[in-house]
Amino acid sequence: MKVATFNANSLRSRLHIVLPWVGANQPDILCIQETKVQDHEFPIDVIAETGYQTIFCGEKKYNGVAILSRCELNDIVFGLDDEPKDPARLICARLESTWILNTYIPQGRARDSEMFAYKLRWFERLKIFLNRRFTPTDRILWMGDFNVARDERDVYDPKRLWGHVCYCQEVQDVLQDLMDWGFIDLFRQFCEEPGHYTFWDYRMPRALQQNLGWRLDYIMATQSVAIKAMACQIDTKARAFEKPSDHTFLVAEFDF
DNA sequence: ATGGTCGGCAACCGA
Repeated sequence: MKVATFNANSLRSRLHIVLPWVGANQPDILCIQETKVQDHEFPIDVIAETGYQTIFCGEKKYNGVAILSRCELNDIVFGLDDEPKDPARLICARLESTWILNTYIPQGRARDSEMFAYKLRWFERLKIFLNRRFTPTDRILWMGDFNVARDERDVYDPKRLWGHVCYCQEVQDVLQDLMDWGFIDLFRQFCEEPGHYTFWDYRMPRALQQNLGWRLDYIMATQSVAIKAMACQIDTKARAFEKPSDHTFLVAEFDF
């Protein structure tokens, strides 16, 4: 079993990346965030040609999540509970006995903004979502763009960037609270080193070449799945495109 | 803490 996550920043404008990548890497599951496409315009057909079926939940201009799968997905849920207005940040589905949870967590804009309060609340409501459906002994893979750097190893300049909406105490605390529920950060299980990133801001010239990045994307696993993990890696090669996304693929492999 | 540059989509918003 191989799973991956990728923030596309518009799926339709990154099909030249996504389609060859799934063809070459053959993941069982690919979770995508920021599809930026309404459901009636979703490119189902070109994806189906690669042998993948897709579930998706999008809206105009912003957000949007999708899961590509080679096997049948069941028990599909779109969005957090009690928020029919904003469903395009979460998809959850079951693949046999394993739950796949794909989230695009709010970025937060500025720490004194309403969007930052919304971000913190979003994590709390995700915990309610989990408690309603699951227990920590269930097999769950929670992945996506979390917009949180967990510690100083996860940003290129920890001193200068401390206080950013993606790298401050409040967001680290709410993510840690969810991890305490029962999730293991698979990338960190295999790599303790600083400087391994999944996002390089393309407003910053040559950010990738200088490795001025952030680790904002995660594959989290409950214990029963984490013990089956054989590898978790960031595919930095996938950034070598003429029109890259500013995120890259994060991949995990399991012996089931 | 910012700026920068993208994508969507037609004037800015969000990242």
